[in-house]
Amino acid sequence: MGATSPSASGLELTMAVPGLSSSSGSEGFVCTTTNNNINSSSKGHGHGHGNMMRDLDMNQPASGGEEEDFLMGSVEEDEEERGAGGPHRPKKLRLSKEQSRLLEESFRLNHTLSPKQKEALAIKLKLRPRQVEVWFQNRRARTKLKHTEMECEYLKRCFGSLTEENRRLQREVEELRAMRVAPPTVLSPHTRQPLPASALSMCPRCERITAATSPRITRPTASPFHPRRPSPAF
DNA sequence: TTCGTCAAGAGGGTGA
DNA sequence: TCACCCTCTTGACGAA
Repeated sequence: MGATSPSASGLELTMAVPGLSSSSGSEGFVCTTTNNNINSSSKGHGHGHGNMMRDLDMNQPASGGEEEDFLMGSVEEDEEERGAGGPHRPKKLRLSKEQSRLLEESFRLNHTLSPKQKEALAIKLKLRPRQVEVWFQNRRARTKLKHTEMECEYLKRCFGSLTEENRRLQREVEELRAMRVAPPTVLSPHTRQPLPASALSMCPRCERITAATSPRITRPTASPFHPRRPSPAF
């Protein structure tokens, strides 16, 4: 049986993960509703609606085209369904495939509905505006959840690669520290005696330890690693 | 029986 | 204050 509604598999995901824009999660959810006069069917979000849930079998829409029935709800039916057993949830409404398809289509066009759009869609789908509103709310939440999950996966991967790089850099630091503790012995090209550490420097070309030079005082000595080419400046 | 999905309720936040 | 949204939760329902 097709228990999975089309909405479950048709999540529209348009996130650009690598950017990780801070607006993720709420992007696309900008409220564009206008405060037009919306009739009472969508106000209150169920607060104060009392027994708002109805045992409407939307999979078998009203046969006589009596839209008022689902717009206003049928209290009599409500009472019958609920019986005398006190408050309990009525049967769960399952939207028909066609209703889901149309809702998905609307959602693709717009993630939020103006009151007029909501009203029109509700009439078209033979649902109450409140139901359309709830469907869009849940749909936005599902989209955001998927978005967050993808973001989470991306961050996990980032964490993995950063951890790896961190390890590599720490190894490098350790190596450099080891070099600092026991610098290589460099013999003076003149005296053939080991030079003190203070007389050593890093060759900028190959980044190896060489005898330090002081250009102001003495002419740079040739690197033990890179015998200096004759330069016209000297 | 358990688990995932989803419509709907509840409560809080926000902008006009 | 109102209308709307978001988030969390609840409970019905179908599948495994």
